[in-house]
Amino acid sequence: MWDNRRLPDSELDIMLVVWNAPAAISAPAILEGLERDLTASALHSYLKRLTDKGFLSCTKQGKVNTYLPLISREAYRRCEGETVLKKLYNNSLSHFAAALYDGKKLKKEELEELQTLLDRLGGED
Amino acid sequence: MWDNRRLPDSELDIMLVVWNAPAAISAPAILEGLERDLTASALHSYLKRLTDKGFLSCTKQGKVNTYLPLISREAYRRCEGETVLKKLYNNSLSHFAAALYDGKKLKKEELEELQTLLDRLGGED
DNA sequence: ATTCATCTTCTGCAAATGTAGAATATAGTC
DNA sequence: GACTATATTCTACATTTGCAGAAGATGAAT
Repeated sequence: MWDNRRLPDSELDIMLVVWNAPAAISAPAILEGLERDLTASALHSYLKRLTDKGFLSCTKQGKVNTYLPLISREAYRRCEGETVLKKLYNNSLSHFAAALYDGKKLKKEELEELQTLLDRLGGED
Repeated sequence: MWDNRRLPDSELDIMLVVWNAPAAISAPAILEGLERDLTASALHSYLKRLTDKGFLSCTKQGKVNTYLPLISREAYRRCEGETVLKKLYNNSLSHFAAALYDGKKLKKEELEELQTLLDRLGGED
């Protein structure tokens, strides 16, 4: 059951690779995609935990397992983002933005994108 | 040593209460400030872990301990925010904002604050 | 069919986290 | 000083996370 749970780092790293793959991805391919290096057996422990938690489905094709995400990257992102925003920033996006960027300047593309977004979000009322 | 580490939930909840206090706060007061309810002994375990990790200092006044944060709320916030942004949102604030708010509308105060912030951040070049 | 190279599963363990009970210390009260 | 109420410390334990070795399974090559 997907109970909005924050994944531990090792498992999140794996999900990031799986989400990045255009299709079902094999365990060895995941291993390649990871920045950190793990033994295959460690990887498989994490993969098992992820399937147990309902984050991945596993299908065996001959000797290799292939994995697909059951939780979408977007769903997870949103959930995590909301949690951080709520716990630490009192649900205020501007508070969040200010904390991160105050003092520094944003790159102008970032700035433009944000402006566009702002216009879009607030525009039609 | 403060190694930019993400606190576990139980410890973060305590830090939130401590950060909220205007001055050094006693263990019983922390207990009151917490949403969840814990036994006093559980609280003390967490407090001990937090002082071991260097997040809190503890001073005993008679029979009660009082605690002060050694890591500022802002520092922790920024660090956490950056981590989430980097891991999940490719370091893009607008991406983050879009994920959280797309579809919904922002409250107009939020919108105004953001606009103000944007102007301030981008204004002077 | 045997061997080889892999991939996977099983098993196990250390550290971190979530939590509580029992024992101890301490300030205040009689 | 003895008693009480409460705060703190010590100890303990289950669960989760991080990780790896050994053993088993399987497709490919011979």
